[in-house]
Amino acid sequence: MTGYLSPAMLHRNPELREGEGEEAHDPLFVRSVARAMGVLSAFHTTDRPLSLSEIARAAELDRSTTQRIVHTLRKLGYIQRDQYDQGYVPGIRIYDHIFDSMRLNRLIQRAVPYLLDLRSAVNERVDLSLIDDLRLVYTARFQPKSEVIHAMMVGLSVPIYCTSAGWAVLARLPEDRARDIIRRSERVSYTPRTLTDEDAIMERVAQAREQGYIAAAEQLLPGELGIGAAVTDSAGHPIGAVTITSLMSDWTLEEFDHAISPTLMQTVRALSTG
Amino acid sequence: MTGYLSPAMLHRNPELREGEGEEAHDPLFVRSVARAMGVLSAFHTTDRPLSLSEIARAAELDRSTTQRIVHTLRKLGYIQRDQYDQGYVPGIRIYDHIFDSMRLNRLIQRAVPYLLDLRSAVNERVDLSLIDDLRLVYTARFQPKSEVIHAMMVGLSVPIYCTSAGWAVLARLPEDRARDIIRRSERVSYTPRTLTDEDAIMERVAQAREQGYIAAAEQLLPGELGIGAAVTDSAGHPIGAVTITSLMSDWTLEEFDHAISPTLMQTVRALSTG
DNA sequence: TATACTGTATCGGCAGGCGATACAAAAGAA
DNA sequence: TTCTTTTGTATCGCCTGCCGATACAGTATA
Repeated sequence: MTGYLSPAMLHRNPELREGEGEEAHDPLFVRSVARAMGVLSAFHTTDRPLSLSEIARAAELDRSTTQRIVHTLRKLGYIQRDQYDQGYVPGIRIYDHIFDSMRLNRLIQRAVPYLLDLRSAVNERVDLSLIDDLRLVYTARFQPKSEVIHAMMVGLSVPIYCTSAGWAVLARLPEDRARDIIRRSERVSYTPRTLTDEDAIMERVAQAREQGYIAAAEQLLPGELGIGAAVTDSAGHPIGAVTITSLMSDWTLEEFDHAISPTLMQTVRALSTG
Repeated sequence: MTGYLSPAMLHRNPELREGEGEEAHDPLFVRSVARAMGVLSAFHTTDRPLSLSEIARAAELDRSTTQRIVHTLRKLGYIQRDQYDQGYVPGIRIYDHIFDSMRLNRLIQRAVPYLLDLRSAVNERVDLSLIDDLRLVYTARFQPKSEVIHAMMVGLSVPIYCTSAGWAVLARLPEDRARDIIRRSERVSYTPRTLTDEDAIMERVAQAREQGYIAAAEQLLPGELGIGAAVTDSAGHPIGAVTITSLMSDWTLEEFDHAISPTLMQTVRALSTG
């Protein structure tokens, strides 16, 4: 299951398209900044180092502008030449910002010991994700010793509309907001069993609201089972989710649900009353 | 050992100071981009959400410029209001770039299974780091089940001059380059045993060159033991390091060295001949 | 030898970023 | 309460510094 998620991530929110249509000029909007981030985002759709022209094409900029921005980002350490000087790759300075992001996120900081306990208890892969509009962004993965693939998945993102964790999150939102998220999602059938129909999805959401969690089979990857539950802030608004994942070769969905869900609920309850 | 590394990271390279002195104007340098990254870097020195004025102060910009850049970065998702709307924090979009960074780094991709094996074999904390001039940036941490603190340390950085992994890296560089790195480092005594003298450090480096690895005690944290070995590219240049860490309450340095180093060397040899 | 890429450097014009300024609302402080 | 400070937000003319066309040497691929 190495190649499934490559080269880019599974799901991406509709970008803020610069100069989209005749939208009024925003006097506070600094174009160069958006362009710079666009240059960095050029790497989202590749799995190898990029040349200047390739970056320009991906960022929809001319070569001159790209040259200047790449030059600047290189000086700052956000872009570097790849190991064999064959092209540009993201620079190491980005790690500093992820460090900040995690340090300053109370949920992530508090969650670590709980999630390690959870992994030990269930001996399956445990993931923590944060909500970003239409998707869930993975911020931490804790896996059992046996599993060696996909250990590093900080930053992976998955759609809300077709994941157990996503349904659990939708269950904590008002019906109209949930439906809005589903509608705005580009609903892809990742497997034959992926739900893409709004009402079918809302049925699962209803079940998630009733149970507090929800299990799902083969929504993103064939043979994959997942159980997700939402983490909420003190006002009850969802801010993230915890997912436990396993394989259909190890469990039936029902067995998995019965064995895992009580422990999972215990964890998210602890995390939600912060 | 929770608070040691807060709020900012342990070590930071001298930043490229914008407009430093009377340095010739670089016609390719885009000032706004540098300012934007400076705004994001404002969070490096805080452990709580920042107000606009605080960001402006940290980034050495006036409030107007800060306002415009923060506005832009917010629209793009790189900055957001904190959970209680009390200030600004880094946004979730940063995770996308870390994902790219890891995806496109061959070492990280290849290393994961090796490092998991290594952790299982030695049952101690295992870290992979990449070189960034004067420091090592942690990109992955694998820890034994028992340990629950500091699980999430992607992006943490430590100085080269006073860590076992750093010495191992210096051992793979020509003498003058190694000395240059030591000299340019701001050598802080994190503990009473921290080495800050250039020649004393180079002695350890020589030992590292001989052995292929090096052990160290209490260089960064009291009571901490570490063994580090460098990972090199096919040309023999160091690109990163693997560190195994434990506590003086569990081992003497000699025991630790004898028990751990053979397995560590096996791992870095496998990673270096890629 | 062509052809199409690399990465890099230069430069005049004018858009758009700069930063001073202003203001309502909220949070303390007296 | 009243005074003071800080919050986030909005406006606008000046002029700087970004824009992007253009050029060129070096290197693969054919």
